Amino acid sequence: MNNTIERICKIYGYLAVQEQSGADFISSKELAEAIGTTEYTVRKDFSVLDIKGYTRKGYEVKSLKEKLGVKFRLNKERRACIVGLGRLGTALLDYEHFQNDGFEIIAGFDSSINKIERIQTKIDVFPVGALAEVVSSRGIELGIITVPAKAAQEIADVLIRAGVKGILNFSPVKLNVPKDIVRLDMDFTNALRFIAAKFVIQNK
Amino acid sequence: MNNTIERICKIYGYLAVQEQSGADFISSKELAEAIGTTEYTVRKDFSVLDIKGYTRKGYEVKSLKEKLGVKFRLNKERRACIVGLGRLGTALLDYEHFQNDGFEIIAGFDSSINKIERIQTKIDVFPVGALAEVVSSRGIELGIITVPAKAAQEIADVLIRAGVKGILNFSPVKLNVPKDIVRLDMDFTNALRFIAAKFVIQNK
DNA sequence: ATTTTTTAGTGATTTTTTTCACTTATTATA
DNA sequence: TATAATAAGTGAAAAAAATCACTAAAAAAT
Repeated sequence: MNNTIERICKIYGYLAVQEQSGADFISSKELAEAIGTTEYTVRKDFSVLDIKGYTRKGYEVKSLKEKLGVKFRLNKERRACIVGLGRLGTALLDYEHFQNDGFEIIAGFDSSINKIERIQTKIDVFPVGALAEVVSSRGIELGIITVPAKAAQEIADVLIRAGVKGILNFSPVKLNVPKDIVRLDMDFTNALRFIAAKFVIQNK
Repeated sequence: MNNTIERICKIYGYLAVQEQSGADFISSKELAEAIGTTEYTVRKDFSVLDIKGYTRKGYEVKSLKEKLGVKFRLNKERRACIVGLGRLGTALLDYEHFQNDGFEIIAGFDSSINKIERIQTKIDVFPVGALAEVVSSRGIELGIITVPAKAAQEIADVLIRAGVKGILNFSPVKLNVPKDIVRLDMDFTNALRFIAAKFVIQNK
Protein backbone atom coordinates (compact mmCIF):
# COMPACT_ATOMS: atom_id res chain seq x y z
CA MET A 1 0.00 0.00 0.00
CA ASN A 2 2.87 2.35 0.83
CA ASN A 3 4.39 1.53 -2.53
CA THR A 4 1.23 2.51 -4.31
CA ILE A 5 0.97 5.76 -2.36
CA GLU A 6 4.57 6.56 -3.16
CA ARG A 7 4.03 5.92 -6.84
CA ILE A 8 0.86 7.96 -6.90
CA CYS A 9 2.65 10.90 -5.28
CA LYS A 10 5.36 10.76 -7.91
CA ILE A 11 2.80 10.46 -10.66
CA TYR A 12 0.92 13.42 -9.26
CA GLY A 13 4.07 15.52 -9.39
CA TYR A 14 4.78 14.42 -12.93
CA LEU A 15 1.23 15.18 -13.97
CA ALA A 16 1.55 18.70 -12.59
CA VAL A 17 4.54 19.24 -14.87
CA GLN A 18 2.81 17.68 -17.87
CA GLU A 19 -0.29 19.76 -17.29
CA GLN A 20 1.82 22.91 -17.34
CA SER A 21 3.42 21.93 -20.59
CA GLY A 22 0.00 21.34 -22.13
CA ALA A 23 -0.06 17.57 -22.57
CA ASP A 24 -3.55 16.14 -22.97
CA PHE A 25 -3.04 12.40 -22.71
CA ILE A 26 -0.38 10.24 -21.18
CA SER A 27 0.19 6.51 -21.38
CA SER A 28 0.89 4.08 -18.57
CA LYS A 29 4.22 3.45 -20.23
CA GLU A 30 5.29 7.09 -20.10
CA LEU A 31 4.14 7.42 -16.51
CA ALA A 32 6.03 4.26 -15.61
CA GLU A 33 9.22 5.57 -17.15
CA ALA A 34 8.83 8.93 -15.46
CA ILE A 35 8.59 7.47 -11.99
CA GLY A 36 10.76 4.40 -12.41
CA THR A 37 8.36 1.47 -12.51
CA THR A 38 6.60 -0.66 -15.12
CA GLU A 39 3.52 0.04 -17.16
CA TYR A 40 1.89 -3.04 -15.60
CA THR A 41 2.27 -1.66 -12.14
CA VAL A 42 0.89 1.73 -13.12
CA ARG A 43 -2.15 0.15 -14.77
CA LYS A 44 -2.67 -2.16 -11.84
CA ASP A 45 -2.54 0.77 -9.42
CA PHE A 46 -5.13 2.64 -11.46
CA SER A 47 -7.23 -0.48 -11.82
CA VAL A 48 -7.38 -0.87 -8.06
CA LEU A 49 -8.23 2.81 -7.70
CA ASP A 50 -10.92 2.44 -10.34
CA ILE A 51 -9.32 4.99 -12.63
CA LYS A 52 -10.05 4.56 -16.31
CA GLY A 53 -8.11 5.55 -19.36
CA TYR A 54 -8.83 5.53 -23.07
CA THR A 55 -7.77 2.75 -25.39
CA ARG A 56 -4.96 3.76 -27.66
CA LYS A 57 -4.73 7.19 -26.03
CA GLY A 58 -3.86 6.65 -22.43
CA TYR A 59 -5.10 8.69 -19.49
CA GLU A 60 -6.33 12.23 -19.72
CA VAL A 61 -3.77 14.31 -17.83
CA LYS A 62 -6.17 16.81 -16.34
CA SER A 63 -8.80 14.41 -15.15
CA LEU A 64 -6.25 11.88 -13.92
CA LYS A 65 -4.58 14.52 -11.80
CA GLU A 66 -7.98 15.65 -10.57
CA LYS A 67 -9.00 12.11 -9.60
CA LEU A 68 -5.77 11.37 -7.80
CA GLY A 69 -6.05 14.75 -6.12
CA VAL A 70 -9.48 13.88 -4.78
CA LYS A 71 -8.74 10.31 -3.77
CA PHE A 72 -5.54 11.19 -1.91
CA ARG A 73 -6.51 14.78 -1.03
CA LEU A 74 -3.46 16.05 -2.84
CA ASN A 75 -5.57 18.90 -4.17
CA LYS A 76 -5.85 20.46 -0.76
CA GLU A 77 -3.36 23.15 0.24
CA ARG A 78 -1.62 22.12 3.45
CA ARG A 79 0.29 24.16 5.95
CA ALA A 80 3.59 23.11 7.38
CA CYS A 81 6.12 24.44 9.83
CA ILE A 82 9.81 23.92 10.37
CA VAL A 83 11.25 23.39 13.81
CA GLY A 84 14.96 23.99 14.12
CA LEU A 85 16.38 26.87 12.12
CA GLY A 86 19.94 25.73 11.67
CA ARG A 87 21.40 25.63 8.19
CA LEU A 88 19.16 22.86 6.95
CA GLY A 89 16.06 24.35 8.55
CA THR A 90 16.63 27.79 7.07
CA ALA A 91 17.39 26.27 3.68
CA LEU A 92 14.03 24.51 3.80
CA LEU A 93 12.22 27.65 4.97
CA ASP A 94 12.81 29.18 1.58
CA TYR A 95 12.63 26.00 -0.49
CA GLU A 96 10.72 27.37 -3.43
CA HIS A 97 9.13 24.14 -4.68
CA PHE A 98 6.83 23.72 -1.72
CA GLN A 99 4.76 26.74 -2.63
CA ASN A 100 4.13 25.57 -6.18
CA ASP A 101 3.10 22.13 -5.07
CA GLY A 102 0.33 22.59 -2.57
CA PHE A 103 2.39 22.97 0.57
CA GLU A 104 2.95 26.18 2.39
CA ILE A 105 5.57 26.69 5.06
CA ILE A 106 3.93 29.26 7.27
CA ALA A 107 6.13 29.23 10.36
CA GLY A 108 9.60 28.49 11.62
CA PHE A 109 10.66 27.82 15.19
CA ASP A 110 13.93 27.79 17.04
CA SER A 111 15.03 27.64 20.65
CA SER A 112 17.52 30.47 20.19
CA ILE A 113 16.03 33.96 20.35
CA ASN A 114 19.27 35.23 18.90
CA LYS A 115 18.92 33.08 15.83
CA ILE A 116 15.31 34.10 15.37
CA GLU A 117 16.27 37.75 15.38
CA ARG A 118 19.05 37.29 12.86
CA ILE A 119 17.10 35.19 10.37
CA GLN A 120 16.22 36.75 7.02
CA THR A 121 13.04 35.33 5.59
CA LYS A 122 9.52 36.33 4.73
CA ILE A 123 8.14 33.50 6.82
CA ASP A 124 7.15 34.15 10.43
CA VAL A 125 9.62 32.80 12.93
CA PHE A 126 8.93 32.14 16.60
CA PRO A 127 10.64 30.90 19.71
CA VAL A 128 10.01 27.22 20.20
CA GLY A 129 7.86 27.99 23.22
CA ALA A 130 5.19 29.32 20.89
CA LEU A 131 5.07 26.06 18.92
CA ALA A 132 1.91 24.52 20.34
CA GLU A 133 -0.04 27.75 20.18
CA VAL A 134 0.96 28.69 16.64
CA VAL A 135 0.46 25.18 15.24
CA SER A 136 -3.06 24.86 16.53
CA SER A 137 -4.19 28.41 15.95
CA ARG A 138 -2.90 28.50 12.38
CA GLY A 139 -4.06 25.03 11.39
CA ILE A 140 -0.62 23.63 10.66
CA GLU A 141 -0.93 20.02 9.57
CA LEU A 142 2.65 19.03 8.90
CA GLY A 143 5.74 19.41 11.03
CA ILE A 144 9.25 19.35 9.64
CA ILE A 145 11.86 18.55 12.26
CA THR A 146 15.39 19.84 11.73
CA VAL A 147 16.53 20.09 15.33
CA PRO A 148 19.50 18.20 16.79
CA ALA A 149 18.93 14.54 17.61
CA LYS A 150 18.54 14.98 21.34
CA ALA A 151 15.68 17.47 21.00
CA ALA A 152 13.79 15.70 18.24
CA GLN A 153 11.48 13.44 20.25
CA GLU A 154 10.36 16.26 22.52
CA ILE A 155 9.55 18.46 19.52
CA ALA A 156 7.67 15.61 17.90
CA ASP A 157 5.58 15.19 21.03
CA VAL A 158 4.70 18.88 21.13
CA LEU A 159 3.84 18.92 17.42
CA ILE A 160 1.57 15.92 17.77
CA ARG A 161 -0.16 17.26 20.85
CA ALA A 162 -0.74 20.50 18.95
CA GLY A 163 -2.46 18.54 16.21
CA VAL A 164 -0.14 17.90 13.28
CA LYS A 165 -1.01 14.88 11.16
CA GLY A 166 2.42 14.03 9.95
CA ILE A 167 6.08 14.61 10.61
CA LEU A 168 8.94 14.87 8.20
CA ASN A 169 11.95 14.05 10.29
CA PHE A 170 15.43 15.13 9.27
CA SER A 171 17.05 14.27 12.56
CA PRO A 172 18.91 10.99 12.68
CA VAL A 173 16.76 9.39 15.37
CA LYS A 174 13.74 7.15 15.24
CA LEU A 175 10.82 9.09 16.61
CA ASN A 176 8.03 7.39 18.49
CA VAL A 177 4.67 8.58 17.26
CA PRO A 178 1.14 7.26 17.69
CA LYS A 179 0.15 5.03 14.82
CA ASP A 180 -2.41 7.38 13.34
CA ILE A 181 0.35 9.96 12.80
CA VAL A 182 2.49 9.55 9.71
CA ARG A 183 6.22 9.86 10.13
CA LEU A 184 8.76 9.92 7.34
CA ASP A 185 12.48 9.93 8.02
CA MET A 186 15.02 11.62 5.84
CA ASP A 187 18.30 10.51 7.21
CA PHE A 188 21.08 11.69 4.93
CA THR A 189 23.69 9.39 6.38
CA ASN A 190 21.43 6.41 5.90
CA ALA A 191 20.78 7.53 2.37
CA LEU A 192 24.50 7.50 1.61
CA ARG A 193 24.86 4.17 3.36
CA PHE A 194 22.07 2.74 1.29
CA ILE A 195 23.65 3.91 -1.93
CA ALA A 196 27.05 2.54 -0.99
CA ALA A 197 25.65 -0.77 0.25
CA LYS A 198 23.42 -1.27 -2.73
CA PHE A 199 26.27 -0.62 -5.09
CA VAL A 200 28.33 -3.26 -3.32
CA ILE A 201 25.55 -5.86 -3.37
CA GLN A 202 24.32 -5.31 -6.90
CA ASN A 203 27.76 -5.21 -8.48
CA LYS A 204 29.06 -8.22 -6.56
CA MET B 1 16.41 -7.00 -1.41
CA ASN B 2 16.23 -3.21 -1.21
CA ASN B 3 14.19 -3.58 1.93
CA THR B 4 16.83 -5.71 3.53
CA ILE B 5 19.58 -3.28 2.55
CA GLU B 6 17.60 -0.41 3.97
CA ARG B 7 17.05 -2.22 7.23
CA ILE B 8 20.69 -3.21 7.47
CA CYS B 9 21.77 0.41 6.98
CA LYS B 10 19.50 1.53 9.78
CA ILE B 11 20.69 -1.27 11.99
CA TYR B 12 24.28 -0.34 11.26
CA GLY B 13 23.62 3.22 12.37
CA TYR B 14 21.89 2.05 15.51
CA LEU B 15 24.76 -0.31 16.29
CA ALA B 16 27.24 2.56 16.01
CA VAL B 17 25.28 4.41 18.67
CA GLN B 18 24.97 1.35 20.88
CA GLU B 19 28.65 0.60 20.54
CA GLN B 20 29.48 4.11 21.73
CA SER B 21 27.26 3.73 24.75
CA GLY B 22 29.00 0.48 25.65
CA ALA B 23 26.27 -2.09 24.99
CA ASP B 24 27.62 -5.63 24.57
CA PHE B 25 24.61 -7.55 23.31
CA ILE B 26 21.42 -6.60 21.57
CA SER B 27 18.31 -8.64 20.80
CA SER B 28 16.44 -8.89 17.52
CA LYS B 29 13.52 -7.35 19.33
CA GLU B 30 15.41 -4.22 20.34
CA LEU B 31 16.87 -3.85 16.86
CA ALA B 32 13.41 -4.26 15.38
CA GLU B 33 11.98 -1.57 17.59
CA ALA B 34 14.87 0.75 16.86
CA ILE B 35 14.41 0.60 13.12
CA GLY B 36 10.66 0.09 12.94
CA THR B 37 10.19 -3.50 11.92
CA THR B 38 9.53 -6.85 13.59
CA GLU B 39 11.92 -9.20 15.35
CA TYR B 40 11.00 -11.88 12.81
CA THR B 41 12.16 -9.78 9.95
CA VAL B 42 15.41 -8.88 11.66
CA ARG B 43 16.16 -12.52 12.43
CA LYS B 44 15.21 -13.56 8.93
CA ASP B 45 17.54 -10.93 7.46
CA PHE B 46 20.39 -12.18 9.62
CA SER B 47 19.53 -15.77 8.85
CA VAL B 48 19.83 -15.10 5.14
CA LEU B 49 23.11 -13.26 5.72
CA ASP B 50 24.35 -16.17 7.82
CA ILE B 51 24.81 -14.01 10.88
CA LYS B 52 24.55 -15.83 14.19
CA GLY B 53 23.55 -14.64 17.63
CA TYR B 54 23.57 -16.18 21.06
CA THR B 55 20.57 -17.84 22.65
CA ARG B 56 19.09 -15.75 25.40
CA LYS B 57 21.60 -12.97 24.84
CA GLY B 58 21.06 -11.72 21.34
CA TYR B 59 23.75 -10.51 18.96
CA GLU B 60 27.11 -9.21 20.02
CA VAL B 61 27.08 -5.52 19.12
CA LYS B 62 30.68 -5.24 18.11
CA SER B 63 30.92 -8.33 15.98
CA LEU B 64 27.51 -7.77 14.41
CA LYS B 65 28.53 -4.29 13.32
CA GLU B 66 31.81 -5.67 12.07
CA LYS B 67 30.08 -8.40 10.05
CA LEU B 68 27.57 -6.04 8.48
CA GLY B 69 30.39 -3.63 7.80
CA VAL B 70 32.28 -6.27 5.89
CA LYS B 71 29.32 -7.75 4.01
CA PHE B 72 28.00 -4.37 2.87
CA ARG B 73 31.35 -2.54 2.90
CA LEU B 74 29.97 -0.03 5.35
CA ASN B 75 33.27 -0.11 7.17
CA LYS B 76 35.02 1.62 4.31
CA GLU B 77 35.36 5.41 4.43
CA ARG B 78 33.83 6.90 1.30
CA ARG B 79 34.31 10.26 -0.29
CA ALA B 80 31.47 12.37 -1.54
CA CYS B 81 31.01 15.74 -3.19
CA ILE B 82 28.17 18.20 -3.38
CA VAL B 83 27.23 19.86 -6.64
CA GLY B 84 25.16 23.00 -6.30
CA LEU B 85 26.02 25.29 -3.42
CA GLY B 86 22.72 27.00 -2.86
CA ARG B 87 21.21 27.02 0.59
CA LEU B 88 20.61 23.32 0.70
CA GLY B 89 23.99 22.47 -0.78
CA THR B 90 25.90 24.65 1.66
CA ALA B 91 23.85 23.28 4.55
CA LEU B 92 24.89 19.78 3.54
CA LEU B 93 28.54 20.81 3.09
CA ASP B 94 28.81 21.24 6.81
CA TYR B 95 26.39 18.52 7.86
CA GLU B 96 28.32 17.19 10.81
CA HIS B 97 26.91 13.66 10.89
CA PHE B 98 28.54 12.54 7.67
CA GLN B 99 32.01 12.72 9.14
CA ASN B 100 31.16 10.54 12.12
CA ASP B 101 29.54 7.92 9.98
CA GLY B 102 32.09 6.93 7.40
CA PHE B 103 31.35 9.53 4.76
CA GLU B 104 33.51 12.48 3.99
CA ILE B 105 32.41 15.43 1.92
CA ILE B 106 35.64 16.50 0.33
CA ALA B 107 34.51 18.92 -2.34
CA GLY B 108 31.76 21.29 -3.32
CA PHE B 109 30.99 22.64 -6.78
CA ASP B 110 28.97 25.49 -8.15
CA SER B 111 28.57 27.19 -11.47
CA SER B 112 28.82 30.66 -9.95
CA ILE B 113 32.37 31.84 -9.29
CA ASN B 114 30.89 34.58 -7.15
CA LYS B 115 29.21 32.09 -4.88
CA ILE B 116 32.35 30.01 -4.61
CA GLU B 117 34.34 33.02 -3.48
CA ARG B 118 31.81 34.03 -0.86
CA ILE B 119 31.31 30.61 0.68
CA GLN B 120 32.62 30.03 4.19
CA THR B 121 33.59 26.44 4.77
CA LYS B 122 36.62 24.29 5.43
CA ILE B 123 35.77 22.10 2.47
CA ASP B 124 37.36 22.78 -0.90
CA VAL B 125 35.01 24.41 -3.36
CA PHE B 126 35.46 24.53 -7.13
CA PRO B 127 33.78 25.84 -10.23
CA VAL B 128 31.62 23.17 -11.80
CA GLY B 129 34.02 22.97 -14.73
CA ALA B 130 36.50 21.25 -12.46
CA LEU B 131 34.00 18.53 -11.53
CA ALA B 132 35.23 15.67 -13.68
CA GLU B 133 38.87 16.28 -12.88
CA VAL B 134 38.42 16.61 -9.12
CA VAL B 135 36.06 13.64 -8.83
CA SER B 136 38.39 11.25 -10.58
CA SER B 137 41.65 12.54 -9.16
CA ARG B 138 40.40 12.51 -5.59
CA GLY B 139 38.56 9.22 -5.75
CA ILE B 140 35.12 10.59 -5.03
CA GLU B 141 32.59 7.76 -5.05
CA LEU B 142 29.35 9.54 -4.24
CA GLY B 143 27.78 12.60 -5.79
CA ILE B 144 25.18 14.70 -4.05
CA ILE B 145 23.14 16.80 -6.45
CA THR B 146 21.59 20.00 -5.14
CA VAL B 147 21.43 21.99 -8.36
CA PRO B 148 18.21 23.33 -9.91
CA ALA B 149 16.07 20.83 -11.79
CA LYS B 150 17.13 21.87 -15.26
CA ALA B 151 20.82 21.31 -14.60
CA ALA B 152 20.49 18.04 -12.70
CA GLN B 153 20.70 15.52 -15.54
CA GLU B 154 23.77 17.14 -17.04
CA ILE B 155 25.54 17.12 -13.68
CA ALA B 156 24.56 13.49 -13.15
CA ASP B 157 26.08 12.60 -16.51
CA VAL B 158 29.35 14.31 -15.68
CA LEU B 159 29.51 12.70 -12.24
CA ILE B 160 28.94 9.26 -13.71
CA ARG B 161 31.48 9.72 -16.47
CA ALA B 162 33.96 10.82 -13.82
CA GLY B 163 33.38 7.59 -11.96
CA VAL B 164 30.98 8.02 -9.08
CA LYS B 165 29.16 4.88 -8.01
CA GLY B 166 26.05 6.49 -6.66
CA ILE B 167 24.05 9.67 -6.68
CA LEU B 168 21.98 11.23 -3.96
CA ASN B 169 19.59 13.46 -5.83
CA PHE B 170 17.87 16.36 -4.11
CA SER B 171 16.56 17.90 -7.29
CA PRO B 172 12.93 17.19 -8.11
CA VAL B 173 13.57 15.38 -11.38
CA LYS B 174 14.00 11.74 -12.26
CA LEU B 175 17.57 11.25 -13.38
CA ASN B 176 18.47 8.69 -15.98
CA VAL B 177 21.47 6.68 -14.90
CA PRO B 178 22.99 3.41 -16.11
CA LYS B 179 21.70 0.49 -14.13
CA ASP B 180 24.96 -0.27 -12.37
CA ILE B 181 24.87 3.21 -10.79
CA VAL B 182 22.73 3.63 -7.70
CA ARG B 183 20.46 6.62 -7.55
CA LEU B 184 18.44 7.71 -4.56
CA ASP B 185 16.00 10.58 -4.75
CA MET B 186 15.21 12.89 -1.90
CA ASP B 187 12.32 14.92 -3.11
CA PHE B 188 10.98 17.03 -0.28
CA THR B 189 7.71 17.84 -1.97
CA ASN B 190 7.08 14.18 -2.62
CA ALA B 191 7.88 13.44 0.98
CA LEU B 192 5.23 15.89 2.16
CA ARG B 193 2.79 14.52 -0.40
CA PHE B 194 3.41 11.02 0.82
CA ILE B 195 2.81 12.01 4.42
CA ALA B 196 -0.40 13.82 3.56
CA ALA B 197 -1.68 11.07 1.27
CA LYS B 198 -0.87 8.31 3.68
CA PHE B 199 -2.64 10.11 6.47
CA VAL B 200 -5.73 10.40 4.30
CA ILE B 201 -5.71 6.74 3.30
CA GLN B 202 -4.91 5.21 6.65
CA ASN B 203 -7.37 7.31 8.63
CA LYS B 204 -10.17 6.83 6.12
C1' DA C 1 19.23 -30.63 39.75
C1' DT C 2 15.10 -29.30 37.63
C1' DT C 3 12.12 -26.11 35.78
C1' DT C 4 11.16 -21.86 33.71
C1' DT C 5 12.17 -18.19 30.82
C1' DT C 6 14.22 -15.97 27.12
C1' DT C 7 15.90 -15.48 22.62
C1' DA C 8 17.91 -17.24 18.33
C1' DG C 9 17.23 -20.12 13.97
C1' DT C 10 14.52 -21.55 10.33
C1' DG C 11 11.17 -24.20 7.34
C1' DA C 12 6.47 -23.46 6.23
C1' DT C 13 2.76 -20.45 5.49
C1' DT C 14 0.60 -16.32 4.46
C1' DT C 15 0.31 -11.94 2.61
C1' DT C 16 1.61 -8.53 -0.46
C1' DT C 17 3.39 -6.97 -4.63
C1' DT C 18 4.63 -7.38 -9.17
C1' DT C 19 4.46 -9.34 -13.60
C1' DC C 20 2.33 -11.83 -17.22
C1' DA C 21 -0.95 -13.15 -20.64
C1' DC C 22 -4.69 -12.36 -22.75
C1' DT C 23 -8.97 -9.65 -24.12
C1' DT C 24 -11.10 -5.50 -25.68
C1' DA C 25 -11.58 -1.08 -27.52
C1' DT C 26 -10.24 2.50 -30.55
C1' DT C 27 -7.54 4.87 -33.79
C1' DA C 28 -4.69 4.86 -37.84
C1' DT C 29 -3.52 2.91 -42.16
C1' DA C 30 -3.77 0.37 -46.45
C1' DT D 1 -13.93 -1.23 -45.50
C1' DA D 2 -10.68 -4.35 -43.76
C1' DT D 3 -6.46 -4.75 -41.34
C1' DA D 4 -2.94 -3.41 -38.35
C1' DA D 5 -1.32 -1.26 -34.42
C1' DT D 6 -1.59 0.61 -29.92
C1' DA D 7 -2.79 0.91 -25.27
C1' DA D 8 -6.06 0.01 -21.46
C1' DG D 9 -8.18 -3.54 -18.21
C1' DT D 10 -7.77 -7.42 -15.46
C1' DG D 11 -7.77 -12.31 -13.72
C1' DA D 12 -4.13 -15.49 -13.01
C1' DA D 13 0.50 -16.62 -11.99
C1' DA D 14 4.78 -15.74 -10.07
C1' DA D 15 7.85 -13.61 -7.13
C1' DA D 16 9.05 -11.33 -3.10
C1' DA D 17 8.45 -10.16 1.54
C1' DA D 18 6.80 -10.76 5.96
C1' DT D 19 5.00 -13.52 9.55
C1' DC D 20 4.22 -17.61 12.04
C1' DA D 21 5.07 -21.74 14.54
C1' DC D 22 7.94 -24.39 16.06
C1' DT D 23 12.67 -26.23 17.89
C1' DA D 24 16.86 -25.64 20.33
C1' DA D 25 19.98 -23.66 23.33
C1' DA D 26 21.40 -21.29 27.30
C1' DA D 27 20.80 -18.61 31.27
C1' DA D 28 18.18 -17.70 35.42
C1' DA D 29 15.30 -19.05 39.02
C1' DT D 30 13.51 -22.39 42.19
